[in-house]
Amino acid sequence: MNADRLSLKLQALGDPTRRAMLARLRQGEATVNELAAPFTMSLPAISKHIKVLETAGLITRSRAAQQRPCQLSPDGLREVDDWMRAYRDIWEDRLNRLETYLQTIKE
Amino acid sequence: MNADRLSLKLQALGDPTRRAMLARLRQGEATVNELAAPFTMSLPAISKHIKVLETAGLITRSRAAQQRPCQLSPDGLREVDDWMRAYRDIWEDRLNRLETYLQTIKE
DNA sequence: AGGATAATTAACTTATTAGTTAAGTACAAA
DNA sequence: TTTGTACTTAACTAATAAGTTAATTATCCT
Repeated sequence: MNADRLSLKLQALGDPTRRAMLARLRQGEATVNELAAPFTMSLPAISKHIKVLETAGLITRSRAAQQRPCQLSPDGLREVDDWMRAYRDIWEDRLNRLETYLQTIKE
Repeated sequence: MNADRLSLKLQALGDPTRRAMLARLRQGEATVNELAAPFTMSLPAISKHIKVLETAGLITRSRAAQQRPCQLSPDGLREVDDWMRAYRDIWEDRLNRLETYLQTIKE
């Protein structure tokens, strides 16, 4: 509904097919057919997933003859990572507190 | 569809209302009414959002009188963070390569 | 016991998402 | 210029998600 950029990204990442595509792209750029290969679903379905990733800014596309190769957007996950930072700090804080506590009862 | 745990988490995080709830919980536990306060939507809608967060393992709940306070699940985002690590490495690799390149042309 | 407060469940509506097949576009190659 | 390859768009269906109001459950307080 409120399609802010961060929500778009997280929603895009919430689908295992799309995450598998990103994983494939970690090894380098790939055409639509290459991305489609591991899946049983139709090519239009693949095409839509790719569009979701592109709209979310997670991948970019180029053009080579009749192919439309996809590549990871280098800073595509940066926004997600930034958002997570605050929570990562919390885990670390809790871990630190736990360590301190364990140290205390040990003494 | 394939509701694996990581997808559940990312889908849950893809909603700004739910992220706002998590942000509130960073300041400490909160009751349903407290979580609902900033929003105009109905309490049942809030209740559903909370259930999504709970099912995803992002929050836990306790019981205090007739309240059902929510708290952040300490390692709730750990799985997401682990998933992101591989991609974070890619950014860093690219940044490193860029730095190396800049260094090269500078010399 | 009876009423107030906190929250959930039920039943429903509407919008969005994920998939399908069939048709269309863009380019390459013969 | 026709044929094939690579993909996208259109039109549709079915499932899921996000919200609503009304009813229900659980606990506290008098």
